[in-house]
Amino acid sequence: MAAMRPEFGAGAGPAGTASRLPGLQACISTTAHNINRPDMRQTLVSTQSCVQAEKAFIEHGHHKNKTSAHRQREGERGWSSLTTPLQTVGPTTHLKNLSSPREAPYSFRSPESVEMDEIMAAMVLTSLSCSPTVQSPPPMDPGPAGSSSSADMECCGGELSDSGSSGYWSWDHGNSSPTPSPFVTEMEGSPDEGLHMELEQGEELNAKKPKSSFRGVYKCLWPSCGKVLTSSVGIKRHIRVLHLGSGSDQSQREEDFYYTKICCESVDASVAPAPSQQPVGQTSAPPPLSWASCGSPPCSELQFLPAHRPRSNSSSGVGPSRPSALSQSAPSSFWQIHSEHLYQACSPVQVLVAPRNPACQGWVPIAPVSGHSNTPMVKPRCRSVSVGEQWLQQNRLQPMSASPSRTHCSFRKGRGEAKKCRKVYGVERKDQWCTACRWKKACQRFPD
DNA sequence: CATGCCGGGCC
DNA sequence: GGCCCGGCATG
Ligand SMILES: [Zn+2]
Repeated sequence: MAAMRPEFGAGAGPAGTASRLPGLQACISTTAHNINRPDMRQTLVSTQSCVQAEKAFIEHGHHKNKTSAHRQREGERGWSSLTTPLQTVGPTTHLKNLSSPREAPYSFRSPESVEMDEIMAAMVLTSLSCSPTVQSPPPMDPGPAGSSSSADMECCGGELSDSGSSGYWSWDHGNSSPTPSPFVTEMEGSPDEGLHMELEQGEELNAKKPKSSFRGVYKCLWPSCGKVLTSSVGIKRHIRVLHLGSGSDQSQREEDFYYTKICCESVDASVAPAPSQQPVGQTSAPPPLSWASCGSPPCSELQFLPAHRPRSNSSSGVGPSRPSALSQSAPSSFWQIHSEHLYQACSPVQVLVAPRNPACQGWVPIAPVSGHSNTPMVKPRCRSVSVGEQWLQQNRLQPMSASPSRTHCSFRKGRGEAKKCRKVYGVERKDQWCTACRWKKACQRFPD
């Protein structure tokens, strides 16, 4: 009889939950009032599941109130839950919603054009980052692709969190939040066209359009630069010139990573006139959510089979992670827009940088750092946040390998080497196993 | 096949 | 929430 230990009793609490929630809601609300049409949901469907997935997260996230634990989990592994909730998307859908009369408040010009613009830009970015081939379908995992969307996140997010840190299978990362933002990409009528246009014309398009009135501003995410410009073209140029340093075509793509579009309700207005560089903090209102599921890769694939375990993605889907991390370091808003493309990284990383970001928990590569996160024992699976930047840099050095190779991220860690209760005590002494083991959950006693 | 554990189901 | 177990991933 070995003595049973109190196994980790101390769990982490639901810590950051509160903060993330608010963010979420804000986000939603924005969207919501912009759009409220149930009918438009199908539009995007074909476009890509990414978006939907995101939305689904959001919506369902805030709709239901599950226990905090649950919620957290969802964030991390959202997909699972996602499955069902997908339908929720309907009403929200929209991002773009084209023109709702309500938007008008600040925009004098037709919001539609403006929005389109943004949307297109987003799409473009997405596609660019998604893969070199852009529209091409997912290079990587075809099959599991379904999960691909989730797969992205999976890299880090999927299981990562469970590291159990806190204690039970219900991880607690206080912050996981689901979903990046709902608005983002999509096109209304013909995605193809939009895409092409953007691709080909690229900034030109944007340039032509009046940038002044749109409700968003572009903020440079470069570490020490917080420049905010009202046009995407401008910001790109800024990035290219000042940060990337002129370069090849490639640099163009990278630019996307370094700037984010901020479109907040309040922000827009104020920003337009005086773009001061805020840390985007406010921006977070809309965005926050996390990585989400949408991987970009799947963009084309779209259907995701949510159903089945995320894990699968991880393992099988290895491929999808694309560039791993994105820069979370960047402000949250960044995510909303770019989530699709870059992020795919999935990173559930929370990062120290942005505590508010619900993104997820971070796993710090090292361990038990715990400082912010509540997780005492985190397994090093992925990297942490700022990696995004690193990644970017690296990436740009390379010829962009196009494909996203996913490099990295961790998939499931296989089985750690640590022996778990089962091995230690044997099936015969099952009663000595930790509760988790008994329940076939992640072992708490020997976390790895 | 053994192990680890996610996702669900039942109470 | 506690408890179990199907089923899958990994080794
Ligand atoms: Zn155990």
